[in-house]
Amino acid sequence: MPHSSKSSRTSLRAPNRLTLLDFDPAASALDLAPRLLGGLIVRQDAEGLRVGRIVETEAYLPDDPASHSFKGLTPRCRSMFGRAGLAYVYRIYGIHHCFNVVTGPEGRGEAVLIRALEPLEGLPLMKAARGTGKALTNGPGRLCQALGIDRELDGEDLLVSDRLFIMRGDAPRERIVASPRIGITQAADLPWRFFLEGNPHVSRR
DNA sequence: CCGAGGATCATCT
DNA sequence: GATGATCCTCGGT
Repeated sequence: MPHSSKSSRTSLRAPNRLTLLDFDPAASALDLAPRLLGGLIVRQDAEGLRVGRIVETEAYLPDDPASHSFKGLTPRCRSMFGRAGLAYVYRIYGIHHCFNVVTGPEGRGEAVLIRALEPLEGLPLMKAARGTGKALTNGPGRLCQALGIDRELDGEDLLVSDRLFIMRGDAPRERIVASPRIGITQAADLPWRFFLEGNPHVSRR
């Protein structure tokens, strides 16, 4: 019998892996944030495989009062000043975690916050992690809980890691829209949030 | 549907 | 000692 029609298997082959070299490594987070939309976050651990399609992102830049890198390198945001392609994971409000993709030249302090995913694979695992009846991945804290992402993955190299990485997805059919970022008080007017218009998994509609 | 308040802690003042 | 790139629950409409 030929290959089954399980698209999940063929779509995970290495050539589809997103290498950020698909982008200019020196590219600003402002370029990467919209381009990550439609990409696939892949999480593999002892529990199994979980995949989500990126539907909402935010850009954080060095000269940006809302960015953790604004006041320079501190122990918490060390990863944010690392090479493009590292994960920056931090704890927020003492309870939740947020997951960023570092970009730009090393040492600059740019990153893209992943704010919402469309669950594609590993739905039972996500539900088990989140609790029954709860929204799964429509928010930065929720998606980290659903995918089992915490500070243990801070600094993970997404370009080589087998447990957390990003794959190219199909080009989004939805229109890409920009809006002000969510939950910040500084530079709250800048339209540096990007999402897929009409997608039901975006955090606020 | 909407807003208020609480949870909880690493980080910075 | 205060704050926050959040989420959940509860109460009012």
